[in-house]
Amino acid sequence: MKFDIFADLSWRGLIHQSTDDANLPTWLDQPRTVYIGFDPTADSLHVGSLMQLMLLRRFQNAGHRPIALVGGATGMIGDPSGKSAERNLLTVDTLRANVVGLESQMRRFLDFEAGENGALLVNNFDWMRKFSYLDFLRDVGKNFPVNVMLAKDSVKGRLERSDAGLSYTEFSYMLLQAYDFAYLNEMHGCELQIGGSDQWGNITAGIDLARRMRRVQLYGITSPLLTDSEGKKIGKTEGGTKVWLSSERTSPYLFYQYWINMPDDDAGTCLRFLTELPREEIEALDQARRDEPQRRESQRRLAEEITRLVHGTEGLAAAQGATQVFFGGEISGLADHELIEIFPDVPSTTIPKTDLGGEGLGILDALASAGLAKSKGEARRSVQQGGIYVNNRRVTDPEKRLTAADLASETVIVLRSGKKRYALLRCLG
RNA sequence: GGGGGGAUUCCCGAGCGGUCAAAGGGGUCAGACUGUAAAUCUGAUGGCUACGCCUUCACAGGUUCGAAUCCUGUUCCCCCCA
Repeated sequence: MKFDIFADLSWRGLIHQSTDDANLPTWLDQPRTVYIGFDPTADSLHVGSLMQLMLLRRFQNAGHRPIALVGGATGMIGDPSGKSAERNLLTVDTLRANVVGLESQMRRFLDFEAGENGALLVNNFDWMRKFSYLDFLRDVGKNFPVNVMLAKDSVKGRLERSDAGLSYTEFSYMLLQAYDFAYLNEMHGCELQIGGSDQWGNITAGIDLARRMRRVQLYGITSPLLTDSEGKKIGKTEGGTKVWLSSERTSPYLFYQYWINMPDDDAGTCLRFLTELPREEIEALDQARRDEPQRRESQRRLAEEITRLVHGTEGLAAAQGATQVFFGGEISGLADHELIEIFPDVPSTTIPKTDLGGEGLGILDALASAGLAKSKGEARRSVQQGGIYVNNRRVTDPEKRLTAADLASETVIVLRSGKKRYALLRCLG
């Protein structure tokens, strides 16, 4: 195989630890089968999973066969790694629905039809459900020395805390994940498991188990956690809401904006971890970021690459189109459908058309009913402080009344509070 | 079981009979600056039919012209002793 994936991952900084630094590069000269597990805690993946998805994609592009494992069974238990407290268990129905949601998103990243190295999607519920408790204890549990289990960071950390316990259920989690690896090795010849750095214990548990059960040598690689320059996990907006991959939960526009707003210090890491741009280009961007940070070339490329991958060319185009309007000048002379396409995730409120007749609708009432202000008092303050815009034109008079003259299109008035918060007012009837 | 302390507006935390919609900080929102950044600075931050009115200081009563502040009971929290 011509492409040295190990070297590529190394310079990108994607390798935190591996079970065999010396031999893995040559071992990967042959096509291998590699797996990463995903937790079905929601019906969509979020930005936090991007790095893992990209890792699988990178391996596939390098000629290896990726397996995405959805943890329908393990999700029922809950991984204690990195969790400070016992997890709430998800119901079977929720899990099933979540698994379906994740599958469709995986297809954006992996090619399932590629023949030899076509991606595989598996759900560990399919094989775990058949196990009886006794069988599991005899076949799998027997291979786990408790003293080794106790030494794992995930377990040790929890036992040392006086305020959070660890149930037998969660304690058993690593057996399940370990068995997954052994099972995938048996059924699909999978030999390499990748995970975040917090997965090291679970991965090595799988390697040990496979050695005992099947006398084979498997490998593991962990990636660093994707954190920002302050050490917080990447994937949440300033407001603390997660950035999801599904357009229902996070619109392409907001998704695109999330990357556009990435701080300089984190842009380089994200480019390396989350895009497939070649080394020369990323290094050129590093340089550009130092020389002309105000151009934000890195953020633009980052947003472009990731948005295109997650939402497709159309999604990217929509996001960029919306960006132009959002950060452009006055809004007028547009058609209804254009506005509504541009502002897909902007909340819209419908008011009767008659409100605009006569004296018109008070701006304060409009803001409050559109949800841009919690109360009319708050709306008044915003106006007085110069933070309110109608069709992107500042309004300073709290007594202003909206009339038909303020329509940006046939039926829509665009309200804005501050720099970025928009709301549409649709006047129908 | 005995003793003590506490519950204040989004959060922390002052206030201990009127001058209290309640200090200060955090957060949040807005403005300026800027790179749709960071930092910084400024203003705002219970509601309303808005120079006035209404509802807030755990809950329910009471004392008083007047209570977040005093009294009684209830609930919850914390600490100390057993």
